[in-house]
Amino acid sequence: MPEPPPTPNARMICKLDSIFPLSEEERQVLEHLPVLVKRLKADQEIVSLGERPQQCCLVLEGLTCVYKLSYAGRRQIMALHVPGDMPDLHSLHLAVMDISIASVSSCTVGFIQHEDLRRVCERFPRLTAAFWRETLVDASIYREWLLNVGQRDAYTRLAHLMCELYTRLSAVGLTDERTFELPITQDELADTLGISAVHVSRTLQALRGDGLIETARKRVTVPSWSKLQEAGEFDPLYLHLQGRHAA
Amino acid sequence: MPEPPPTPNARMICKLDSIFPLSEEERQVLEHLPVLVKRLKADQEIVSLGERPQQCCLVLEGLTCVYKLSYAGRRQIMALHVPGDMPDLHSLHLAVMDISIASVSSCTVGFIQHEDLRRVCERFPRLTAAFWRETLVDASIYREWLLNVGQRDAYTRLAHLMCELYTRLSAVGLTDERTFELPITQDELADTLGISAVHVSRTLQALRGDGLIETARKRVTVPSWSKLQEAGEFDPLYLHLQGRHAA
DNA sequence: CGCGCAGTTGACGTATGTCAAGACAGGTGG
DNA sequence: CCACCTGTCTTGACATACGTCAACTGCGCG
Repeated sequence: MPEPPPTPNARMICKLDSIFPLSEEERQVLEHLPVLVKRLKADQEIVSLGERPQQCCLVLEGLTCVYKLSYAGRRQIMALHVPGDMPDLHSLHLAVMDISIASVSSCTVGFIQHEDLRRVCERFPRLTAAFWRETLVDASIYREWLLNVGQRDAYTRLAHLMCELYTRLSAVGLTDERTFELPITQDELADTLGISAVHVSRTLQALRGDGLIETARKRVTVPSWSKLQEAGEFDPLYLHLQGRHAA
Repeated sequence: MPEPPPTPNARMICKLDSIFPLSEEERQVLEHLPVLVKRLKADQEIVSLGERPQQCCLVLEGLTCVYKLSYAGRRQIMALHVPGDMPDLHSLHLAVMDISIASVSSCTVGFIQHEDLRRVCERFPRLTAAFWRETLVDASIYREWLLNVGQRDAYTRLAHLMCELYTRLSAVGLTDERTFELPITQDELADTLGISAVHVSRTLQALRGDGLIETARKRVTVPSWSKLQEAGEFDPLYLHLQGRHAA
């Protein structure tokens, strides 16, 4: 649905608006929020555990991840964020970061000051609700990932993740027919799914062998959506892509 | 810190207040929110996947869980809630339930109408922030559980859960020196940790054998907090029990 | 053209799952 | 107060999905 963004904030506004229709005034206010745009290479830290940021991050291009390390040094990626997402919106009300955020691919991100966000939320309570809702959808995704990691085998888990990414990228207009860019390594997929990189490799081969996905240099194509969806036990309900009043 | 609650809402108010100091007026308003109190036996469904509730649930006594089923019928418990928690606060902004909620032990819960909550949030924007914050802490716990289930072995995972429950119960005054009630079966622990019930049994024995916990009829005692904490790689940061301005 | 990272492959190890039988305990009825 | 009964927990034998290690391949980038 959305066009390439003319201003940095457009991505965010478009996403908010799609499920929570904004008034012209609200849209204007958001449009004029000051944003500091930054380009990043792959694997750069954006915010770190323990910090007390004064700003929120907004993904404009590329892929970012939220992660944490166990004491044994194993990394769990607990979220992947696509353009339009705000990976650390929660820092608005949680003083200290309990996670780290990094770029996965090279990407461009924007930073919006907490005080600016707070100001617009005060003036427009509906925007508070819209941002709050965004953090609730994030939480819903964490829940689904817990189900994924806790109860599904590697094959189903990977299929599920592919379905989710396809769906979320689709929602922001970043899929092309039946394919999408997935600028991520198998190592990162492993940390996301809680399995080893070797096993990711084998599992991807299994999915390819079963004709559920095709991969060619960081690009995934889905020959049959319904088959992949079934293999991944994917029900998009938890993404809450319909607004409050939709079926 | 809190005394046994004189009114149903006291638990919630006390919890909100402890990290987000409320004014007398705000406290009064919350105090007078109408609550429908219900007693439940163990294993009763409170809200179900797919529903569109018009109210939020507030745990007053006992333990409740948030869960989801995989297509294979395996259950993942993605959250446990103790008195003072509101397991489905997110339903305020997410129309349809993406999870189910059930009692774990026999317990008593309160129900507060969405419209009542929305009304107080409108009149007292600071309360909006306080409730929003609650949902953000829930999300933070989901993240930690993802790390737990995705990267830690069963032994560490269980120790971690024990640490978390001890800490959270402590925060609402429900621990007694070094012990706490844990009215949960090993089956439910298994579904929480993403391991089998048999393995929970063995892992509990290992923890007991190492002197990290003692168990006697649904009551857990922690002989050495620092040892258990180390075994569970537990850092309470993610629980955000300090307010915005604490160290 | 070659360097280096990402991906692949095979052999082998292990944490955890499954099944099924048995022990225990807490609540209920006589 | 005892006896039973059901749900919970325990135990052992065995199965398996996935991890680890290490060598090899291949592709994209300079």
